[in-house]
Amino acid sequence: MGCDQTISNMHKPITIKDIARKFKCSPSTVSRALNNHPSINEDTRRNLQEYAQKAGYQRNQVSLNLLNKKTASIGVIVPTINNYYESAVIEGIDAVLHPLGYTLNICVTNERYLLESEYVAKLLSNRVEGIFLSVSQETYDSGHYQHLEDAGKRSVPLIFIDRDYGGFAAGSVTIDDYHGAFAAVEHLISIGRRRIAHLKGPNGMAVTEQRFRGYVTCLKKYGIPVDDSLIVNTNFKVESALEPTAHLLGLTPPPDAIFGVNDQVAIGAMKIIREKGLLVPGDIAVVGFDDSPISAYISPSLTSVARPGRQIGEEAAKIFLNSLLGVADYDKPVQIVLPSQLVVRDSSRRS
Amino acid sequence: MGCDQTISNMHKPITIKDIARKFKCSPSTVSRALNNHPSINEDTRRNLQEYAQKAGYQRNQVSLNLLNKKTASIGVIVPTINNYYESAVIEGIDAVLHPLGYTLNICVTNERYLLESEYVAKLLSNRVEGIFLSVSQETYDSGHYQHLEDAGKRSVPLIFIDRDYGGFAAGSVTIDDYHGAFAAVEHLISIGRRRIAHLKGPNGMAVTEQRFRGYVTCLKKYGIPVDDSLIVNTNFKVESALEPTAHLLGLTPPPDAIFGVNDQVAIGAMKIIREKGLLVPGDIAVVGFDDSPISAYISPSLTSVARPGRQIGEEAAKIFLNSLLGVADYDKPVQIVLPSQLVVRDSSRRS
DNA sequence: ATATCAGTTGCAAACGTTTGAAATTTTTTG
DNA sequence: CAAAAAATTTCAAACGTTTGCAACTGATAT
Repeated sequence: MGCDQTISNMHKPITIKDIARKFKCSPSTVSRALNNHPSINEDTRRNLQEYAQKAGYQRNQVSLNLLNKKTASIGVIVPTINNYYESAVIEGIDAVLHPLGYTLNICVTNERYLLESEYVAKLLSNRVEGIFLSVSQETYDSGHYQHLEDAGKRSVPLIFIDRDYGGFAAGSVTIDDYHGAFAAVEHLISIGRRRIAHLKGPNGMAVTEQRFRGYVTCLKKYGIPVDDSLIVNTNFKVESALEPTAHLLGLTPPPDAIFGVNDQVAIGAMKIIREKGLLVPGDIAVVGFDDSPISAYISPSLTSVARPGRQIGEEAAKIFLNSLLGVADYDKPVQIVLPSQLVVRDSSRRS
Repeated sequence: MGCDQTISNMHKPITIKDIARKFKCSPSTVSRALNNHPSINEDTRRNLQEYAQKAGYQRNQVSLNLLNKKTASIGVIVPTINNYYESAVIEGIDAVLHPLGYTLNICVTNERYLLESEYVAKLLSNRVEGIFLSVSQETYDSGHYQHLEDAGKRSVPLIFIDRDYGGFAAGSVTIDDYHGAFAAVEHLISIGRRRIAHLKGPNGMAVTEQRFRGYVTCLKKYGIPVDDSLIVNTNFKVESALEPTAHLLGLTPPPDAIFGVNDQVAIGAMKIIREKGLLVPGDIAVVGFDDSPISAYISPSLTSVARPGRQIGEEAAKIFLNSLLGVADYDKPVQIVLPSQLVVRDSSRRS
């Protein structure tokens, strides 16, 4: 009536020792047989391999990691994965590192700083060989770097994405947010707009501030006064653009263009503009940032600044590899800045 | 002139033995001191803890994993992460398992079957305690399950997402694609459409076929003949809808509604419809699937079938936990089907 | 018969940590 | 001051695998 077996999940995985016992030989022999070591007798090897296969033996990588003091795994900490850019970065890292046998350990912080800190500790404790860190959107003050010091001490290569920080990082890869934003605003000016609003990201973040700087600098260059009432904060999410945009449209006069910190908020803005009975780009031109795939397909199609997420991942991975080879000079971390590219679409055609 | 140190990345992490040597005590003492074991002298403990902290000691989790025969990590294999639904599933899994100390090991296959197989082996070898598998879109025939057998033998709980398979899985969580599709088509019929096209997914996939079945069954129920020329394949990506949609619009008569296998293809279809000078929903109503956040913000806003990704992840995680407790009955894997929900928006308003 | 050699196999240590039991030191008690 | 009790520390084994070296076997050459 009772079951004739211990419950299924108690099955311990079969080990090399188990096999050795079965065959009355030493674990070394089994190990060598399974690894096709030349000094093992042909018959012995075949028998052992056959049995191992049949018994479902699976090498315990954990013990090997301990023995070899390396894990062939690297940590990737990102604020979110539900997002074209972030996943492109991951894809880029993987494209370079996977062929070399590395496994990615992806950690999603959902923008929470505490989790970021926790993950760094966990990854280090798990002896990853490198950490890629796309920092959370919570403000980073000096204290926030504290938890990264261990990585520094251990000399685990630490590569920043979207933020350069020389402290103890092996390097950083960012895109030229500044010039991208500048180009976006310059484009709006070139089609005759003068009252250009900005849906800014959360204050304090690197990308936010760089894009903001591009916006401000461009306005100044063309002699357009920077109007604080045209600058409002969002949190990158589409919903966060709704209220701020409504506010902007209520101004007198309203803006004739909106530059969003990313495509999401730009799309949110366009919805509000439509609902107020205004036209894009006729009444208000809109530009986003990221060039997410969807932006080419919505109506009107969205002008946006493309950032090469995949390439960023690839470059970051290369920095990691170089740092492994000792090529990196720790006094001067590698800092790569990739160009961004304005893609003009209908949302900002000259009307 | 040469550097007075070996290159930075050669710094070996400090171990408990190092500390023991330094303090002329045994490793056991250090271990217990760091773990606040009560039998350790107050002074000893403080000294050791202080030193460990200062020296940047970090417990080697790899050795612990070996010792304890458990890793507190679980594998999650998904075809893609650049996608609202998938990342919601991951979020759901994490929401349940993170508080219990589990770490997620996210593997992205980019829809390649070979990678899926490779990742399963790697995860098992790394002794994850469970595997969540959202199968790739490549067709699964019986042979394709071969690589999962090891998981079965080892009794590592294997939970399928978006596809139920009883073989050796602990369970599966899917959504009711069939009824979701049925509701979508029924809705289109209710607003007077009769010539309803379907942008189908890749043949052979579970979600594809379930939605297709809902489409066909609903048409039949209302006495509408199923017209094969109105059924075309896509690969879930927005671009893959363009040519098929153009083809549909070239038919005489063209369809008066399009049901897309997901939001991406629905959005792609809307773009082509616009470009032909036709109106949504006036000339052609459009319905998608997934209810991705963006669908509420585009113009016209997209009617879509919502599937609770986060909840799916949560349920899957619960199955895993139950299976750990031996609650699960392996003869009859848990199969959970969550309901989907039609969300009507402008793209299918009665004209 | 003995030395040499190649072909096989086994021994033991190592990776870093924890932990029950034993051993040592210190404190308390009669 | 001796004995018992308490406090503190050490020993040794364990987790699963690999690997240099030693050891054994059988065969060949001298």
